[in-house]
Amino acid sequence: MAVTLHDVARLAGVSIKTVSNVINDYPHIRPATREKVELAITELGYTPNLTARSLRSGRTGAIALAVPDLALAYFAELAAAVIAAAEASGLVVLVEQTGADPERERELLRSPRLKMTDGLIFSPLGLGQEDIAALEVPYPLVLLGERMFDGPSDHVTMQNVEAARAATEHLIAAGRRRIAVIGSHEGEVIGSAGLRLRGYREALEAHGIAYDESIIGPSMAWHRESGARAMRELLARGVGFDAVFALNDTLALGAMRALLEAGRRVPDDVAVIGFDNIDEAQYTVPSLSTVDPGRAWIAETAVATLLERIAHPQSDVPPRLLLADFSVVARESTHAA
Amino acid sequence: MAVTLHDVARLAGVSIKTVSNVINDYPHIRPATREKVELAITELGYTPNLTARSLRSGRTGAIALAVPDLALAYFAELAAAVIAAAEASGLVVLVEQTGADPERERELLRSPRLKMTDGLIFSPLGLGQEDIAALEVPYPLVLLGERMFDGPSDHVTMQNVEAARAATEHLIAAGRRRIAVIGSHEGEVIGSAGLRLRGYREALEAHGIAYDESIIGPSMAWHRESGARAMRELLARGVGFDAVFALNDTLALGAMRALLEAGRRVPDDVAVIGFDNIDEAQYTVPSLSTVDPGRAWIAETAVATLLERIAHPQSDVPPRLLLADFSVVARESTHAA
DNA sequence: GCAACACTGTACAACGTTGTAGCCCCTCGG
DNA sequence: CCGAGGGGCTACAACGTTGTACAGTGTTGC
Repeated sequence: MAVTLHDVARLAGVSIKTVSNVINDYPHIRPATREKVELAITELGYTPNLTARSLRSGRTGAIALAVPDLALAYFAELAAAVIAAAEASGLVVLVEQTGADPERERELLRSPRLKMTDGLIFSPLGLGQEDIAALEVPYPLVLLGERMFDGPSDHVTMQNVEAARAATEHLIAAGRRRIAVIGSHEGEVIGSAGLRLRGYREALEAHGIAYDESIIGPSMAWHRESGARAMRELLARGVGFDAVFALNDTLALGAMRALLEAGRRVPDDVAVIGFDNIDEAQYTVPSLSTVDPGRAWIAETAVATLLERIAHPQSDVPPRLLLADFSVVARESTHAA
Repeated sequence: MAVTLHDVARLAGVSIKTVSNVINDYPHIRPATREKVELAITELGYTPNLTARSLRSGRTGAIALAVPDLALAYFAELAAAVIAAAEASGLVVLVEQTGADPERERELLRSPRLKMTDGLIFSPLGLGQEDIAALEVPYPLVLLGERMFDGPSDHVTMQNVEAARAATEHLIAAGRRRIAVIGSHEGEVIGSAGLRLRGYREALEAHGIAYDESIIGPSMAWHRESGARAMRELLARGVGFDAVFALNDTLALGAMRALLEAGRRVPDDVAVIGFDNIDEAQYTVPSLSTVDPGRAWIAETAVATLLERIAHPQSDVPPRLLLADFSVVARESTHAA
């Protein structure tokens, strides 16, 4: 079963190094020899043992991708894009789920399981500024999705503040003034929730609209279900609002559902905008306005950046912050009434 | 940077094998020695090189999962479940996307990249009965999601025919007689589309309803977009129908969208049922009736079965067919008018 | 007091591959 | 005719780990 270079070499009547050379396209081999070897390879059905090759070369040809949960549409689509980009570079991707648990995220960074990969693309949810030390890891690391300052690693991220501000301004431009928020994390500053809320507040401020805590709907989880729940709580408070900025699309879909159940029309009574531009946002009824944070670009850039760090491990290029372009995608859920 | 057993052994003043023994919990080590070694390990920050361990032991601790596309909700949720199940067994998962391209699926099976894993969980879309020979691979393989007969590998699958039949009967029980189909693959017999269509026809037959090709809407792709397109085509034909069986949930969501655009009410004018029970089915408006094919059980069983084959490679247990229980999930989209 | 036996540790080989050094032979310039 | 140079190939070591064989040291049983 396990056909090795030795077997091929014996059959072809050459040394194993010659077989290795044929496989690796070493130029100085006589055509006759090459043919002999290739014949033996196909006859035995030899395929190289990648584990041995990795041990010898120090490279595995695999990268790890750690996301909170693949069942979340945003991360599923991100993972799909990363895997596709990696495959284009001849890499395979090992996917880990952290469940957005800070403890598991820290553990992951130290995990020896990463020894099987050449580097890590990591989309943390629970880590904060205080975990920067944990990011000092002895392998190439590219962070996604949250902005951390002065971290030791490259960072490919969306412009959370600016994009959230643009989303909010899109609602303001549509004539809305009482803009509720769904999905805030109280006290958070540098996470996606904190940054997007900041963009929201900047937009309000720029247009002279007072920030009103009573229409901020907190929700730690960013599931459809929690979006619906947060919206029901908001409705139960009896406070008025004519628009909703959901901090991601999934929350927005849940919130829309709760609004419709409560008899509020979207967008007539309440305009809704999300964040992420996941595929399904364009197929809901009404279709969901959102911000496209540049996911495809993020995936490609993350893989390219990681590859560069893998290729030049000792390079003293300082950590880079790479920002994706974003765009507001206007759909039915924010159409003028 | 690269701390090895040698470094630890030198610092602790023992042989490398002793260090190895400490790490692998070999029982006969004096407490004093163990302590010395553990001290050296933490001082140097040693972590084992999994590549070397794999080469030596022949086991990698990784499995591969191949799905058509992670951006498809069903496969994202399946992958999430497989990764979680694998993690519970101490395995990591390498995810590949085949794009449902038969050529790439065949290629994947022969790919040396799988040499980095102990086995493969494979959810093929494009492969047919004629590809059975390609499934004779020299590593443990568990197939998901399609029923193939007399294949050489274990197969964990949903009861496509029976579940589709139950879905159709659910519509019939709600008083519907003109039941359209969205997502058929013409001429297909053993793929998910073919099997589900067969279940549909069996249900019709059992209730004395004639099969009418004019309300069968083909669609190779199973995206929301293609579901909407197929539904629009069906509507354009001008044929009457009072229900739709979409061959998966994503198609159903797209079809619902197209129905609503066309002014047909769901479920009043047209009842809709899907297949898969993806998370979002319960959050759409109206919420989508569907069939839960037992995804969680499939993921756990696939991992457990693969692990068993990995543990006993030469076992002559014949290929097994493991069938998940299914259930019809009745929601608003099929409520009695 | 001596064999038998567990306990504790070591040395060496091996997993399958690739890098390095070097050998042989041929060609070519001088 | 000889040395230099390079094409074509081989032998060997090494990547970091674990299995096997074995060598000491006590300890036990008789």
